[in-house]
Amino acid sequence: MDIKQSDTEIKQRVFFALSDPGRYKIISMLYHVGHEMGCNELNQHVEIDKSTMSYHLRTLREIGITNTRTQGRQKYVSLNIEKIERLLPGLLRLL
Amino acid sequence: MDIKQSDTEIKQRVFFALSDPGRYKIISMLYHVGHEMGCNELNQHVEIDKSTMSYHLRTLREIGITNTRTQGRQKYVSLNIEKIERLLPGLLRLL
DNA sequence: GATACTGTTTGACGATTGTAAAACTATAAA
DNA sequence: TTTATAGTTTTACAATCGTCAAACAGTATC
Repeated sequence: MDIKQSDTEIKQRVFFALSDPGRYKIISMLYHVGHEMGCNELNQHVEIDKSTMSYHLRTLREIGITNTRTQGRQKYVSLNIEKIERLLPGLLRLL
Repeated sequence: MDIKQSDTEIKQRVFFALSDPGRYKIISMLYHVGHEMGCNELNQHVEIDKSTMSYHLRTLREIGITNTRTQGRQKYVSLNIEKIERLLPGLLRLL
């Protein structure tokens, strides 16, 4: 039940993701460490409330620029670098 | 009476500018035509209400990524490409 | 002068946003 | 089973956002 999205629409959503300080930090952090991070590990670096963090991570997931892996009661988030690079090559280097 | 802004803050504002369909079109249009455009000329390509257009152009001006020149009763808008390129090199090519 | 044109500002409106407390789900440990 | 931990969802709230009609300001033309 997905509504088809043009590349431009997705680009705009990526820019939207990067327009909030919290999300910018999350994305930047994930990119620069270069591997997945646990949510609490993220929380140590990006100090926002855990429910706010969850809210932002859901936004990023819905845009489709993060992947989530569950192991036990921990969740690990990583950037979908391929997708971002395909859509906006070179963008991540600018953060 | 300006509050000092970090590069990161300005980047986030540029991304915010690009997150709205109308502003995205304005910026993209200005970049691709490669020269300044009159507001009504812009309006022909980006069909939004004139007051909405004015609202968006003010936003872009406040972020500092456009220049405005007045001649008679016409206003001409152009992209501050140097500033954008200095802050986010290569971004404009991606639009 | 009056009129037409270009763009801004104001005001109102519904919609969306980011935040955080609280309740909740699911898993792990005791 | 009970307790602790990790993260989500719900709910509520203030703040901001994008839109448009209306009134406005400045300039050009008649």
